[in-house]
Amino acid sequence: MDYDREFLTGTVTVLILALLNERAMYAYEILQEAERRSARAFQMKEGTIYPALHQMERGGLLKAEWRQGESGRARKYYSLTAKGRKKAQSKREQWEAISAAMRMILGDLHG
Amino acid sequence: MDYDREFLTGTVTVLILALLNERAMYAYEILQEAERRSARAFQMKEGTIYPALHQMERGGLLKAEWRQGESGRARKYYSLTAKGRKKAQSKREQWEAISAAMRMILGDLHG
DNA sequence: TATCATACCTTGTTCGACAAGGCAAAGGGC
DNA sequence: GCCCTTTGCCTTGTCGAACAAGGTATGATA
Repeated sequence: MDYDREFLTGTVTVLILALLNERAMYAYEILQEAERRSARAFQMKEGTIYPALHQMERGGLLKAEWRQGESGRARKYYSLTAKGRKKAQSKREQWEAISAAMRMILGDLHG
Repeated sequence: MDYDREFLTGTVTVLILALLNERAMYAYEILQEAERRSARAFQMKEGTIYPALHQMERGGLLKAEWRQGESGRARKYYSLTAKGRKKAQSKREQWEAISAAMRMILGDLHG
């Protein structure tokens, strides 16, 4: 299914926070993990995720760390700060509230 | 709860189409009905809904009709065209797909 | 009579997702 | 060895949706 771009607005930040809340990941990994878990519904673009990560880092939600794996090149791993964990919780609650409100309007006809 | 603006992006069009799919309404009525049904989660602004309605009308999704009620001033009622009904269905499906994908990422921990 | 809610509208700003590029290293095929 | 793809990092500029902040006018209410 192709999605109207407007639907993806707002999901990116929640997605990043939710994934990093589980473990540290690097940008490219986040892209792939989101795509995999959502059964390809989410296909974030690099032009979306890199600026988003930088902005969140500047905002003190994330901290970045370069790690040199045994093989392959160094990767920049992001993890949540304490502030980031709070934000993850808050964003999650917001999403769930919006989602519940939408169901009230749309009716719960299709599950 | 206050919502980050980004979360509301994309919901406006779905909301309007879903409400008008039930019956013809005028703009101000849509604002109030969405607020009422969502338990005040949605509080669309006039600067959001009027341009949205005009654009959807130009796009052939809606048709407008002035109706003079028995009391009070004339109101501009909007209703869906055939094209609008199709769009309503499509947008609804998109929303549900996104919503399902989000649950896959967030985990279904909170229902 | 004054004020509030209703009811229509517009202009300009802000901000997030994206398109379209660029750079460099690692690995596989030939 | 050489090329091409994938990985993995990044930036700049554009587009579009929601909103803030204004405007106008009518009807109801105190």
